[in-house]
Amino acid sequence: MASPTFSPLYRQIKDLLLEGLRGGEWRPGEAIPSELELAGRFRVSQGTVRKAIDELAAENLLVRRQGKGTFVATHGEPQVRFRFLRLTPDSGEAVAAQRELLDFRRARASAELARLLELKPGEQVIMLKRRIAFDGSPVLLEEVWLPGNRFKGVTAAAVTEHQGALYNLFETEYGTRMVRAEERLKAVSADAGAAELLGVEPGHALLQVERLSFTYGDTPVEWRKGVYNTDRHYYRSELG
Amino acid sequence: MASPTFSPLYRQIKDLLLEGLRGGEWRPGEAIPSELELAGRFRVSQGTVRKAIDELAAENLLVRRQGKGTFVATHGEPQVRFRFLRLTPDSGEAVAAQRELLDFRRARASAELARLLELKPGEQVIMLKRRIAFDGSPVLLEEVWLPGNRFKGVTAAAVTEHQGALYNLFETEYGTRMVRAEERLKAVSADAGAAELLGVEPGHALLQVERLSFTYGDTPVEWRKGVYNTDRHYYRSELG
DNA sequence: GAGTGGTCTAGACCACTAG
DNA sequence: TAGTGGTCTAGACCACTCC
Repeated sequence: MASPTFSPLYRQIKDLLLEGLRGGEWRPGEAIPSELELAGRFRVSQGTVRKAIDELAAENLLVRRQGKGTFVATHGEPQVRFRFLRLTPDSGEAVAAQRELLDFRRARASAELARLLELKPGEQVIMLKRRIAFDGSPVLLEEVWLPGNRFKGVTAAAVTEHQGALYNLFETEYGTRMVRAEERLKAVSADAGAAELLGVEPGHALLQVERLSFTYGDTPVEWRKGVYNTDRHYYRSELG
Repeated sequence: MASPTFSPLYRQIKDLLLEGLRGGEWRPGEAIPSELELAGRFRVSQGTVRKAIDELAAENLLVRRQGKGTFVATHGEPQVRFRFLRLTPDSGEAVAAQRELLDFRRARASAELARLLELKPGEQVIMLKRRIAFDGSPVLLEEVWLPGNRFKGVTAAAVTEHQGALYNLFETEYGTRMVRAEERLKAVSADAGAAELLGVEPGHALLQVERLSFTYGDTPVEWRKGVYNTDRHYYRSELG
């Protein structure tokens, strides 16, 4: 006997909503239809729709606002921004970041990158390199790799105009919202190039961060690799 | 007008359940009463109890098992163990850890530690220092600080017998379950002592991890500070 | 078969937002 | 006042575990 793989109704509704999100039927920031309307459309009770939306809200894909509606989550809201930027100053308030674009180019995906982004080796990718400073002192150096196909028209100028708020740019211009990411951290020694750009001695201990980001449906759409100077900042991690 | 601070019924039920957990009415691993029984006891519908339990399950305080009951979460289950141990080998399977107790003593809390653990300065604390190896090579060095009051009878022998599985020891012997923790990461250079104990050169880049752990009701009950050798391992972080 | 958690419904009412 | 999400109930039935 094949396993029946029982799937409750609310999960099928959830999948339908996910399809709409993935297909761009409702874009980041927009409201989805009301619970009652969805219930009518899918021929189920409001409670069933609620449970589907509950899960999507728990996964930070939707945001409920009582009295107003349910909205597609966005990287514009401040609470969301800090879920992805884990670097915090040792003391004092968070300061605005100064982002500096050091390089921008198109290239072909290496075997390794193709594997990570689920592309064919040799497919076009976009690479950008940047330096981020807080309060005038450089703290972060990173390379960002994107599938060229999904982000066709990206230019250095567009990135600069958006002041480097990449996730915001991606969702406003491409409807691609980064939903979750996995990071791998190591402690490394600064090489000559990084030391120069971060203003530290070669050999200085730096926090190396590799990040793979996913959009709806666990599709990988961004790879980052960077180093952080943690002399005056620390990386926050919550274990729950 | 003072704000009415409306609190829904299910949240009050949740608080009652939390009290039971905190007070030790049901210990880690035990089953709590069935939903119908709780509904009867609290004079609410089953649905309201369900919603309270839903939230506690989402916070990993309770575990539901269909057909069997709802149980107080424990650090014994393998899935839970990896929520707190974020170090993963670069390649290959996770290997069992060899834990070596290097020091164990009682001391008085410094002002800084007292602040972190919400104690009075000078109150008794327990400090233990240990080294952890994977596959024979030392990888992790850490100090653990505990409030002496809550963990009165802890001895070096007890820790050794438990093979250093501290969170397991705490909950089986003291009914104290670590529910969540906050970590702060930095990259640092190995000093002479750490280098010696980890078998690396002085100045080698190490990942420094400070951890504050909490039990029910966000009560801090453990402070850790350690360094990891990340030459063959990385620290996993999930951004959601 | 009895007991547990899991799903689904229908309906009533509350809290919040906006015009 | 109308429309939205949020709470609560009562009851039916399903899926799973254990005896």
